[in-house]
Amino acid sequence: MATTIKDIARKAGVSISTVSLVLNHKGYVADETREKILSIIKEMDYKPLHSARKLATQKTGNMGYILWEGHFSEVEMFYSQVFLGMEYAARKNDYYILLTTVNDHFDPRQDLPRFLKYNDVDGVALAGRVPLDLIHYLDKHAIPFVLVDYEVPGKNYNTIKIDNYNGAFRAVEFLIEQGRRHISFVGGTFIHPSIKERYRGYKDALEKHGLLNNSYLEAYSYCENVETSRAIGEKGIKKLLKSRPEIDGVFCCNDTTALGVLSGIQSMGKTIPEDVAVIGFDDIPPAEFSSPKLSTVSVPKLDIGKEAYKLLYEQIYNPNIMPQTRIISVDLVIRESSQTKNKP
Amino acid sequence: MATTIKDIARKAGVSISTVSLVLNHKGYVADETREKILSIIKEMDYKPLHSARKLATQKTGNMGYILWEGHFSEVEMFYSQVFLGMEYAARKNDYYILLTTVNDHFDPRQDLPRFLKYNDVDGVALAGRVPLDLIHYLDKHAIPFVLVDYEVPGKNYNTIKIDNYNGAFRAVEFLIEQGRRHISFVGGTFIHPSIKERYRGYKDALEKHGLLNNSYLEAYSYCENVETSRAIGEKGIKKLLKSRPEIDGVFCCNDTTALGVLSGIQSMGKTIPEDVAVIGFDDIPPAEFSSPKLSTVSVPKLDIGKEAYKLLYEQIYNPNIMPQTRIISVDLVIRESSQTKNKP
DNA sequence: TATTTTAATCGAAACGTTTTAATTTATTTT
DNA sequence: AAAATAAATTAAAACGTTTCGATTAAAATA
Repeated sequence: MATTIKDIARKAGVSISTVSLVLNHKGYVADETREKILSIIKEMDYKPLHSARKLATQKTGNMGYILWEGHFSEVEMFYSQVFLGMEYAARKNDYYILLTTVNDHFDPRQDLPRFLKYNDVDGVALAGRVPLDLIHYLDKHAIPFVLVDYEVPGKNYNTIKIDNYNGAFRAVEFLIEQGRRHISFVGGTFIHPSIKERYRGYKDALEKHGLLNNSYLEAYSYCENVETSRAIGEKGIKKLLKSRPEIDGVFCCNDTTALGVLSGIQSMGKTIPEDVAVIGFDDIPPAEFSSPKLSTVSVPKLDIGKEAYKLLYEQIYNPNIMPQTRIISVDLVIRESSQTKNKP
Repeated sequence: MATTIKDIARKAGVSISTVSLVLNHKGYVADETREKILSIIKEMDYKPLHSARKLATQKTGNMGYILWEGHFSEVEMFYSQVFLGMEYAARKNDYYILLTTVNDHFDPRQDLPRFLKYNDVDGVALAGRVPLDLIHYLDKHAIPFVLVDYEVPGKNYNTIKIDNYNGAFRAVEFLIEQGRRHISFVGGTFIHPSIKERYRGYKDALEKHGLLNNSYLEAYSYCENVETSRAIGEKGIKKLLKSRPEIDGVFCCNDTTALGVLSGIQSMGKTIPEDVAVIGFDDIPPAEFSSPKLSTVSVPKLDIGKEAYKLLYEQIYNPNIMPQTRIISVDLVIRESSQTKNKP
């Protein structure tokens, strides 16, 4: 069969312990023997058998990545990218990321992902909004976990956050700088904290520039209490434009919505960006291919995945460390949908 | 620590061998003892440690799922759904599916997914178009694999195919039955066999109904030699409509393209389906939310994943079985984009 | 009844690592 | 030169299963 650590030891004329030591960069071993062993390993193309290693170390070498079914299979590609980022980062330590989904009706006794049921992961990353019961389960069973782009009010868990507030603030401020004066907000449910934060950034930017009066938000924002989608965006902006034709800028809670907003505006005979400027959030791939190309707040999805991995890894190997929150900063990227209104 | 097989054996007053036998449904064990052991297992919530089991059985309990980076992270959600289907099916046998991507510049010596490098999978599924060198590597190393929605000309590998030809044929025939007479095709690169087959179905349907003359295909099809995208669809149909304003139906190589076609037609001031009927292929989620809602050939993505899993599983446990091809049939689903042209 | 077959159970080896503690060898300190 | 310390190596135990072959008990056959 495949070559084992024994074969290496025999050929190198040492014990398997020594080979193991060089493999794991531990203990003392003479430079000379190390070199010899290393070269034999390469020569025989030896690869430690992971299941044996795992049995001995009592680690699984796996991390879980859980997300809501809808986010994976439906409209969002955001979290797939985050997954990829984790997967890339995990290569360094030979971790595998096991991806699975949970759905809305989650009962820990029944619907627990099997890598949790069978203790096949050392920790898990939770992407986006996931059932609270799942979080509680992990907490209770002391399984290391990190929340990605989500948070639980009043609880202090390990979290990777996007700088939603500043991203939104900056985007809206940009619209104002470009001469827009009637800027509306289109979004979905506020269950997701990210969206709430983006709304707050929107509001504060308006306020800073003295655009916010009593009835402003009521008149200029459209939020429906469902998951975001193109359809919501299209429907929302149409309704807004009908009652407020003076709208000349839209900040959307995310790109998916923004793409719908684009269609909505166009279907009402207005042009983008001349009549209405639009900025989204996330920078998902289709944003580059829309017409006009969508300006947006770009979120570094791969980096998020990478940070999630790193944080989770630290938690696994230092279980007593305090929970941390890391904030990933974002960039405003200007494409076509938000050009200057009035060139000076 | 966690309860082990020893704990179960001790409590049941039997040897660990016996416990193992009932766990694996092997050998003879008296009904009475089986019941007893089973109930103790449940009572103590015993879960066999996978790494130990894997070490003993010399199986990894993992399958790989490899797809081209672009397909995962960019516009396509098709293969994500297939993955989900595999993941669902894998639950039955406690297999884990390890997802990873490869990119265009693939060198087996460098870019081999690490689950292959470290022999951490019992077999792999290849989704869509993947580098030929990868396939050759698997073939050479006798690693069980199945191709999903792809094939290599002249080679007889395990394959899950979509019934592209008949799906396309049926879609186009439907357009004809509805009174359409100038039906064009919009697509991307023919590198992918599926697209080639869909084109063939398109052509044959036209021919069957006597619509195909010498210059037809040239005049009415638009194919660009790049990956399919919305942009291609939009660009393609605009160009076609300019030279052939009589076009009253479009069959698209897939939904992504079709969504672009929808925008393209609308941006030229025509209405769907009154002026032009559109049918796509794949039935990706956004097809349900476009306006008008996209008629399409629905491909059961979860089923594909499930079949891929089953075929791969069979290959792993019967390595000497002949390579098989399984064809997944498709359904024409009529939504709004293809209504009857002339009601009688 | 003695023998063979079948059913039920078990002891022990095997799977390929890591790790602890012991041992040997080399180096430094007194 | 002896004693103490540090460096290098190793034997053996441990990780938790499966499985092979042996053993015993019960049932079927002669």
